[in-house]
Amino acid sequence: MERVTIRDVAAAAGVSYQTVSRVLNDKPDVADETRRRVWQVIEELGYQPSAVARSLVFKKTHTLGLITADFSDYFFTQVIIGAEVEARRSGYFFLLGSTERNPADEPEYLRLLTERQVDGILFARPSTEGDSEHLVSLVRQGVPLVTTAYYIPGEELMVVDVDNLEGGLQATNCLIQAGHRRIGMISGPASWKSADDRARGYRLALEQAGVALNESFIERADWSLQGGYEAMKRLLNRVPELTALFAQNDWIAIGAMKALREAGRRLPDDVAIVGYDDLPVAAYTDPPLTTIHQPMQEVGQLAARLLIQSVEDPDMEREEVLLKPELVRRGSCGS
Amino acid sequence: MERVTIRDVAAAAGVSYQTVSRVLNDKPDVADETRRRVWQVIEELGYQPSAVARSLVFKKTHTLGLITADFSDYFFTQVIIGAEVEARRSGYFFLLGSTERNPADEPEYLRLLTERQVDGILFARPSTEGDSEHLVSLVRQGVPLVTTAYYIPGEELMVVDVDNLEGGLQATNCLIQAGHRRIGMISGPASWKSADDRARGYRLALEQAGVALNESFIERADWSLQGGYEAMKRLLNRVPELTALFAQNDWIAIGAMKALREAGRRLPDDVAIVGYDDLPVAAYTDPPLTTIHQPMQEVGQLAARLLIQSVEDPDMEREEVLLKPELVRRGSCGS
DNA sequence: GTGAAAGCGCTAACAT
DNA sequence: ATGTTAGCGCTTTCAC
Repeated sequence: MERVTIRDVAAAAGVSYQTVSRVLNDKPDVADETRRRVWQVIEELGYQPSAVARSLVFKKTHTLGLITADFSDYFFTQVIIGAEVEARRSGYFFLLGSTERNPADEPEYLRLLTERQVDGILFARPSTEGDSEHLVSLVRQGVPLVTTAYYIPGEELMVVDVDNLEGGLQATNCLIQAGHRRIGMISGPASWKSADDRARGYRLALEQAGVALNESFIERADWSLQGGYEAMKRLLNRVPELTALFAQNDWIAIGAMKALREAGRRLPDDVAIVGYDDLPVAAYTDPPLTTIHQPMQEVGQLAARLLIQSVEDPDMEREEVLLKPELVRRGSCGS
Repeated sequence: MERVTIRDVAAAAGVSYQTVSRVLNDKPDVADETRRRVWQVIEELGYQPSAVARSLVFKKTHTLGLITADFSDYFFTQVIIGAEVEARRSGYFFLLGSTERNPADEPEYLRLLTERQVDGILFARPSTEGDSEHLVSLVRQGVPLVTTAYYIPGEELMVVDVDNLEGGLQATNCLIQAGHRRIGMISGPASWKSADDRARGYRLALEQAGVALNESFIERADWSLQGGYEAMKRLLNRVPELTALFAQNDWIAIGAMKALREAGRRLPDDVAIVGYDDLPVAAYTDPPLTTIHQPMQEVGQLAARLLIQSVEDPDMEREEVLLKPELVRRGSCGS
């Protein structure tokens, strides 16, 4: 099928193709009659302007690159949903780049995206250690870039995130207020900034409550169900006297709950739990999981908005946004 | 930052810009010495060819459109992961179009995607009733298009899916083999093809086992936890004598489990359950959920491969692929 | 082996 | 109010 071009329309309407361009772009200086005729021919021929040709002229593709590492991760899925909605509203599309299988592909991805002339890049993947050289050079080149929950030490990025310190504080406080003192924590992997921040919240809460910190109460897990399950077993083995647990995400919490059940602990009476993320399933565990809610779609939406702003106004000032998490009380925290 | 073009490279290397083009595209008829010098200048200047300009010349963008309706849906998330991996391997990118918020936007999305000259479209959203006129016209125009789990009655699409009839059969048989006869079902919404097919599997299994079908044993829910919870309450109320349940997805199953727990039923002794999808969390419910596993990433991968094939070979024959689901036995089915 | 010219589909400046 | 010309960055004839 041959593509209908602006020239075909012009020929059919008996005008020059610049006139068609004028009509298309709603420029003045076209007779009403001509305008009408041209529109009619456009309809008849089913003409669609080529975004590619336009991009070439304008040096602007209205396309943004999206880098994500883990599509299955609820947080980033929600971020992407929010970002997509905002992009759509402003006439942008996202070009999808998921480095799921091989994080080492990331520099290559960024190269391909810039080659495709994306107007900016949204970096929607978590911040871990030592993996950011390729990003730094992009930022230095002046490519508009916004990250969500991703930081580069010493580099001033535009980043939108949720306050993890605050979340860790709220989660731990909930358990303290329920009367607990022997509160364990299953943290996310070392080198994840969010895990570190949530842990700082935990420590701070204990300190404020005058509860001595006991390092043996702390375990680590990758963010998975399995990880949480195993970490809980280790924890139960080492410090069976725990009466409460702060799990740094809901999957860990649910995995831990299984380990606790298997160990014969009643929830929340023997062991109270607070999770993190407020997954939809958190309301359906037994007992329902008290957890920290994060405005994830809002993160994505704000990030996209900032990105588009900085695309359209290169002189825009750098911004950093830190949204607030919120404790959602359900049964698992005890009373 | 001014973009470095092929002319800049040519000037710096002291050759004409066609020569640079030749080097870039590895064409013959360039002296080795020239070739080397040009590459060196390319490196020095950090030149990147413009994919936009190339697209204009080749009338090919190496970009595919991706239409999805529900990013949070595990099935489609996994499909997208698989599709993305395959696209990457073949040098394609996906342009993301999520009609999450408003399904009525879909025609507009398709228009925008074709305007952007995508080479083909992957339709990764579920099939419901009466929503396909805009797609038909695309297919008729000859736009390469592959769908996952999406059908249009009377239209021959390329579709990759998992056999839902077979899945429904396996799920129900598992319960029958465990000795159950009063087996309820919570189905997905009417007008969803997958829900309908799974229900047919359920009926077929009962029939084969010589168990009379009782329509009052069947409830409907949207695919959610909440929906499953409420449907189960209705079911318990109406037919408390049920001893088993086929939930058409795992969320429904988990919601139903909550309702059953609240009603004081022990699982799986009082009521056995089989779910569908094999969500990661299915292994961590109490009891662990027996469910139907679907090769979702494979669906995406195959779909992308078919799509790219049909982009690169317009004469390719239409294909339809139906993958097999697999029962995963855990505790919830009873023995 | 290399350069000059044309054209992909479009917009923008400058005619008329 | 409409047409002509040039050019976005690239590839592809076709000369030389």
